[in-house]
This record gives sequence, structure tokens and C-alpha cells, in this order.
Amino acid sequence: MSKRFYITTAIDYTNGAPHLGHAYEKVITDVIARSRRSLGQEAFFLTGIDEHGQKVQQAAQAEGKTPQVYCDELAVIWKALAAKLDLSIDDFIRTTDARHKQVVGAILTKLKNQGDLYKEPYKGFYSVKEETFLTEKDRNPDGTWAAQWGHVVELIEENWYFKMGQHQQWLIDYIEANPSFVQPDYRRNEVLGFLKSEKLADLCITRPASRLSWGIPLPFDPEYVTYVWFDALTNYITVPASLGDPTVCNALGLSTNNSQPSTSLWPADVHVIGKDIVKFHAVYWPIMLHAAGVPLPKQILAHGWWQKEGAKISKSTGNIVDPIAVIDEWGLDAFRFYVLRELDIGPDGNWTDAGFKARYQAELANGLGNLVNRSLSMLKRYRNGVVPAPANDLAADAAKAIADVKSQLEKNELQGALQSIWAFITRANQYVDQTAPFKLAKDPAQAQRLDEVLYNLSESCRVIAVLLWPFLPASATKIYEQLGLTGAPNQFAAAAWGGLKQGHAIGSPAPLFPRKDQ
RNA sequence: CGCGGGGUGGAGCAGCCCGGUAGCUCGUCAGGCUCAUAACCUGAAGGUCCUAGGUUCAAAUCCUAGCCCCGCAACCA
Repeated sequence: MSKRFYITTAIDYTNGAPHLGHAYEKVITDVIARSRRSLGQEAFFLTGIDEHGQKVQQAAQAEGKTPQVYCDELAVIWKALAAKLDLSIDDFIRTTDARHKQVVGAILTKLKNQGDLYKEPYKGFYSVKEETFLTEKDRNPDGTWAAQWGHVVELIEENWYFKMGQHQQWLIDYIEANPSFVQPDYRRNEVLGFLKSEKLADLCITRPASRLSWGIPLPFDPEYVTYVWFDALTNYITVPASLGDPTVCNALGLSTNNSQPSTSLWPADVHVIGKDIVKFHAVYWPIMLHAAGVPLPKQILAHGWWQKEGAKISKSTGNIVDPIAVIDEWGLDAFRFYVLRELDIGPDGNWTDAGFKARYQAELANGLGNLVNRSLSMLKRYRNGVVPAPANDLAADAAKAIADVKSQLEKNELQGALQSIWAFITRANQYVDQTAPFKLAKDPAQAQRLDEVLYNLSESCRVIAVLLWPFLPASATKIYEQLGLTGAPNQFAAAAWGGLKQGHAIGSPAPLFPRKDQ
């Protein structure tokens, strides 16, 4: 039983509808997962939803539903998004799953028994109307409380705390010794800066059940429910534990016999997250795991945020991108391509409708689609769709693209990999012009040269399909179909030059990305 | 000194980590081709790589200072 490449997205909070950011993160993660599988690793891709907490409780109440019914309905929407994005997920975690509650209970019990948790009163200002504690930020400049909070009282409330502060130096040392733990580097520096400049306080991990009922009760103190950290972050180990992963199960004292055969996933290879939750994943989560004796994930990969037309994406101003609508209009692969090609993992990006159309038209339709279409059309027309004997004019260019893309996929440089693939597409389009097969076809004496050119072009299309598979699985498969090949181009090794055999009959060429003229 | 990101030809970006002919898409102009989704190919114009210092044989790339944009500080990925 070898360990699988285990990659996750953040779990999404179910108090709203999916938007561009959610879809973006999932596409990134899917491409990485597919890349690893293509490169021959077994991969496990997890996404899911975070369902507990006050906002969900209130939203459910507002709709006159029980929280569970409310979440069940939203789960359908989030699972539909995963399907819409054609995510190659292996599981979908819900924090209301029984398996999750079991793991949360197990880790909290272990920490409690080790003496890592303690109960202490918290004193603060509390809004009776909104049933929430207020902070200094909620105060008006003149020191009074805004009317929205209603009657504000000073209240003392007991809660459970996790002894986090004592692990601060250990974490600094760990991050310094493992530069790839937090990526990109500027996020890592940010975390180190935070850790070195501020004293880490212990973490409040509960809310009284009397105030927040929609949560997981502490096994050793049912008057309290866990608050966000141990509830949400723990999802990453829930699924391994439920599949009998020995690393997690042994650390938490869970049985590995529930599932036969058990699956080895932990430690996770990559947690893909947004830049806003770096602190939780690079500080709180590693310390929680460390305290519980569970190995750390290998990498936290933080992506940036999108703007729309140069301005902040905002529900209130209506400046939004609806991924579902875009996919319905342009197709899934066009959406996947745009977000991956436009924005590298890390920086913030800017979605523009004009840019989307430009990339669709120039790169997908005119670049990729047209190359495949013209190449296969000529093979069909001049050689009745039968592949001639192998030739090697473009073999070296293909080999370079293959090597570049492989190296970039291994480093999760998705944008760079697309650039490398397109450099090869451009090369192939140039080749058509330079060799002018349509002229060769008019001269019977050039029949052999025409064969060579047609082989180079059709084989290049095949190589491109393999390279594109992790990014544009549907389109890559279509190219294979048009080449008359069965199955999906989902094994990177198949990119090696010479895969098309003499005498093979291709299928029918058809535009991959129809132009959309307006 | 709250934290962070960014300033590269008309637009949007890559390159910066690991210094060494400034690259990509769009747009403009001129040619070519006709297989193909009026697509493709070639060439041209257009850049003080924010500013000022520094290191270096050599800096968009490293260092220092400054200027200017923009996010975040619980809708938010």
C-alpha cells in the first residue's frame, strides 16, 4: 500500500452561493490532481463544505428551516458545482458527516488528555440582540456602541482554549527549515514575519452550546461546541481516518479496521487555499497537528484573488463573475483555460470579459482549435484520413515542450505549462506555413514529403492532447477522438513522439472551440 | 511606522527567486498564404522595464531610499 498524492481545497462555508473564487481554487486543485495522475502517481483529491457556525444557524432560522435541512440543500448546490467543473474528486467532505464528528472528537479528546486544553473565563462586551461578543472594531469613534447591536452588556463567559502559544518557536524553526512548506515565498515570509513579531496567543476553540447550538459538542464537556478551527481544519484528516489511513488512525487512536483495505493518504501533499486563510493553515493547523502527534502536510499553496474589470468583486455592487453562467455560455474548458492562463498561482488577478473573449478567440479557437482542424482536415483530404509513415521534423520541438511541461507540472507552475504548450502550438502553425502541405498536395512528385508533413502535424496534435489533458480534459479527449484514438490522453508518458502508427485511420475533424463572432 | 500586493512599448500580462540579446496575447501598419473556425505565417512601428542612488565587467532581475496605485482589517477564494 503506497501513499497516494493527497491534495485538498479549502472547504467552503455554506452561507452563500458559489462564486468565481471558489471555482478558481477548485480548478487549480483539479489540474494539479490530474497532472499527478497523468505523471503516474495515484492521487486523491478532496473538497467539501464547512457547515457549522452561527451564520448558518441564523440563515437557516431566517428561512424557517432546521440547520441540517438548510445544509443538505446547499450541499446539493456545492456538489453540483464540483460536477459542473468536472472535478476529478475522490471524496466530498461535509463537516456534518458522522465520520467527521468522530475525528473531531478523537483529536480533541487526545489533546484534552494530554493537558493541551484548558477552560477559562472570557470577559467582554456582548450584544444581547445579536448574540455575539463585540470587539473594539465594533465601537464607534466616540466609544459608544452602534445602534445595530442593541443593548450591550459586559459579560463573562467560560470557554475552552488550546495551548498554542508554547509551540511558536517550534513552528518558526519548522518553516525556516522547510522553505516549500508555505508557497509562494512571499506568503512564507509573511507568516514568518507574523510569527516573529507577535506573541501567539492561545486559541479559543469553543462556544457555549447555549449560544451556538449548531456545532460539534466536546466529547468531554457537552455544554460546549467546537468553534471553527477544530471543526473546519480537521476535515483534512477526517477522510484519511475514515479510509483507515494508518498515520492518522494510529496518532489519534482510531481503529484502522473500519475500511479494508486501508488507504494511505496522510500527510497531505498540498492544501490549496486562498491568501486570506494562510494564517489558519500555516500557523494554527500545523500546531494543532503537531500537538496531536500527527505529521504536518507537506505544502500550503496559497492563491490570490480576482478582481473584475479592475475593481473589487462584490455582491453588494453586483460586480461579480458567475462561473456557472460563463461555463454555460463558453464551455467548461474555456473557463478553466482562462483562469489558469490569465493568472499564476499566487498573485491577484483581474477578470475582464474582453480578455476572456480575446483568449478564447486567439488562443483556443485560432491557435489550438484551428491547428487541429487544419491538420486533420488535410490528412483527411489528401490521405483519406490514414496516417502515413512516421517522420521527425517536429520531434525535437515536441520533446522540448514535453520536457518543459513535465518540469512545470511537477512544480505546480500551471500558467507556465500552458505557455509552453502554446509555444509548441505556435511552432506547429508556423510549420504548416513553412512546409505548405496544400502546395505539396498539388504535385504528385512531392507525395513523400507531403506524407512526412502530415505525419508531423497529426502527431503534434496527439502530443498536444496529452499535454493539455490536465488542463482541458474534455478538449484533449476530443482531439483524441478526432484522431480516431480511443480512451483519454491521460497518461503523460504517451506524449512521447511517435505514438501514431502508420496506417491508423483518424476520425472526423470538427472545430474544438467554435468562433463566437458578434 | 497595522498587514500585504503591484508599478515592464496603446491595453492586459510573463520575465525578477538562480543578474548577461526585453517575451506573450490583444491592438495598429505593411506584406504573404489559402489547408483551416474570415483562421494561419512574415515583417514593421511603438519601451526612460516608477524615481534616485549602490553592488557588479554586466541589473527589469540583487541592495538602499523615495514616489505612486491597489487590496485586506469577517460577504468574501
